[in-house]
Amino acid sequence: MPEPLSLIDQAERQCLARGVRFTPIRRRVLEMIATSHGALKAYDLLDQLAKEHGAARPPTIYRALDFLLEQGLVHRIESLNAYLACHCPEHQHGFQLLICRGCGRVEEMHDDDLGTRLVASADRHGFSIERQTIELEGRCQDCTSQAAAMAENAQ
Amino acid sequence: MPEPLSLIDQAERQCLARGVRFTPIRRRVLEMIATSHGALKAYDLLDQLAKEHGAARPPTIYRALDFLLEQGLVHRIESLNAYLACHCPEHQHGFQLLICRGCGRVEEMHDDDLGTRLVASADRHGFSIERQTIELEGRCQDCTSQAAAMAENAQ
DNA sequence: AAATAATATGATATAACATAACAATAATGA
DNA sequence: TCATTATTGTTATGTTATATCATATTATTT
Ligand SMILES: [Zn+2]
Ligand SMILES: [Zn+2]
Ligand SMILES: [Zn+2]
Ligand SMILES: [Zn+2]
Repeated sequence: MPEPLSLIDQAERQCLARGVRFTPIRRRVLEMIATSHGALKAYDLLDQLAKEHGAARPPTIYRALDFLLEQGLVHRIESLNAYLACHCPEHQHGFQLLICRGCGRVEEMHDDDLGTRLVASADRHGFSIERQTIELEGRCQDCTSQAAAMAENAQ
Repeated sequence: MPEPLSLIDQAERQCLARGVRFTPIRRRVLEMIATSHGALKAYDLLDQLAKEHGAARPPTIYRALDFLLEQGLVHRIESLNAYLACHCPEHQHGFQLLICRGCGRVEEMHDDDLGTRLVASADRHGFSIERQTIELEGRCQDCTSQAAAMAENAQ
């Protein structure tokens, strides 16, 4: 799976272009989030990082996360207090997160039409929207079919 | 403003109908959330409650909140770790929250079409959605016009 | 009514998540 | 080089939420 590597390279290029510093700690934290299959929590990241870097403390992780969030390289999942690498940070985007209850997988969805509608709908209520948090919890295809198979066997 | 009172009466009737107990603590916590203008945090509720009820501790509040959330009488705002009274708990609903950065006001919106579209969109990604968290942060009408007036005066 | 079971609350402790504040170090620019 | 800025180290603390077991209240059964 070459994707995590290219994601880091992309992040590096992006930071260079913006004149911000992609330091070893920031790089390493992004790598950890990117190579994990689901979302990661701050203190899990801390535990991992501390193994390689004894000086790591909560501020170490939260500063790295703040940086990565600001640069759009990582998204925060509010309903899980967890963090997910963005796989298309190069364009600004509104996004929706699909969270599986079964396996913990989190997928990033981009339905721009949806975002537009939300903004329009809020506008009718007098609100001008600057940030959207959209998190949809349910079951992914695998977990849905697995549940169906279990039900069948139980008969 | 007679609304908070009727909201409590409505909650009482609903609990009676469902055979669940609307105890004094639960009632009081709902009252506090309902009469507050914006959203309230758990530990603010705790401070308030402790003034009238010395035995109140974190579990006291979190148990009451869990109950009220289960009954749909209160909504949790994930992006603020705060709680908001529902003004139409009688019908099951998906909802969207509009959060003002200026004044902290939170409004509940019900765009059912939006909810339907979200579900359809997620379905195309193989996800079946059971819960939606939609929180839109921006500025309410008052705060937007206030900001505009300030800018005008600054010239 | 008394016994039993189910719910709810009290009480203590601790887990999980996040930031404040200041010192030390490293990178950058004049 | 020297000053400036950005980053990291370090300690402490603030904030949000849950686990656990004891006690009390309410509902149900006998
Ligand atoms: Zn993204
Ligand atoms: Zn799944
Ligand atoms: Zn509601
Ligand atoms: Zn406002």
